[in-house]
Amino acid sequence: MGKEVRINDYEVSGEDDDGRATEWEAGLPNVDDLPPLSQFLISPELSSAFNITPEPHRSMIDVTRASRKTFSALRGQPNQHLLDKLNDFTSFSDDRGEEMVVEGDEAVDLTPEGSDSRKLRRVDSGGDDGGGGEEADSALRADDSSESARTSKRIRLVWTPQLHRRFVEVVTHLGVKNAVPKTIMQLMNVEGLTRENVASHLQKYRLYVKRMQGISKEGPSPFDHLFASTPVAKSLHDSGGNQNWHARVLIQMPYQPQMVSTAYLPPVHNSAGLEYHSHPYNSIMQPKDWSGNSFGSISPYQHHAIHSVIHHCLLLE
DNA sequence: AGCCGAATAT
DNA sequence: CATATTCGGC
Repeated sequence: MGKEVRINDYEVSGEDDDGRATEWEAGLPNVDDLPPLSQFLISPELSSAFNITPEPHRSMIDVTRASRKTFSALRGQPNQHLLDKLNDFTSFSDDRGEEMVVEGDEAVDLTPEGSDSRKLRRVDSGGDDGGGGEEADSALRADDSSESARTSKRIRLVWTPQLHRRFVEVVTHLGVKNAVPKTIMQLMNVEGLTRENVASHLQKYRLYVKRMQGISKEGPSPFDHLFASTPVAKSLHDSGGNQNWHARVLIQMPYQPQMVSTAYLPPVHNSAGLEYHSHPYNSIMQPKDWSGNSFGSISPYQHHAIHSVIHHCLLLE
């Protein structure tokens, strides 16, 4: 598996993303919420039973070192100014020359794309109000002159947990009767999000809700809580829509599923956390939460390393 | 025409 | 499987 990751096209030069970085930072888990480094994913008994080599012990030093490598790799060409800034934050030892993101047995591929990988972000100039009228950044649009824009199909949208949360918020706010794709799309106010995107997601979401209605009586699946905390169930009956939805959405999930996915990558220059994958099926078999994001099959070490990298990225803003 | 939702396609 | 696209109805 080639694990090269670069985000050159993201331009880690953060000039004009007011609020975007912090918005993302808010979505990041606290370091304390990450599984402890000492924690193993599988018990010693299991690993020996199945001939699985247990992960070597790692320290925070390892994390920092891997993080630094990753970070410089992500940046592509080193920028001395930023590097200094970074070095101010953490004292790194100097060694380089690896392309692996997180060195180790099963490196984490942050860009599932593969060889011709280019993570595409679609940005439309669609009018929006909230958040202070930022114009579409020309650097953001993929190389589409109006010609190829028609030719190339729209890129597959990935419903990140952030996006999904936003979706649920809005749907809940609207109530069942008013929750139609167009309205949802408008209220979500996510740049580049189309009505079709929402319609498709809404269809799946309704199916989920329906399916959940039936099962909720008996033994609660261990995955129930992933939804249970969302206000959905409550608003199913109130047809009028929820007046104090702010108060309601403030009630956060008591349990933050530990997941690591592209969702944790800083959406530099990507206003609302929209992410698109260039090809459809890139999933490794992993446990997933409802919005399809993998979680749980990454080692604590990788968790920490990724977290550290993101933190560094955010620091540069 | 434009939107919605179910069915179907990728 | 997740998301996109199609299609009939309104």
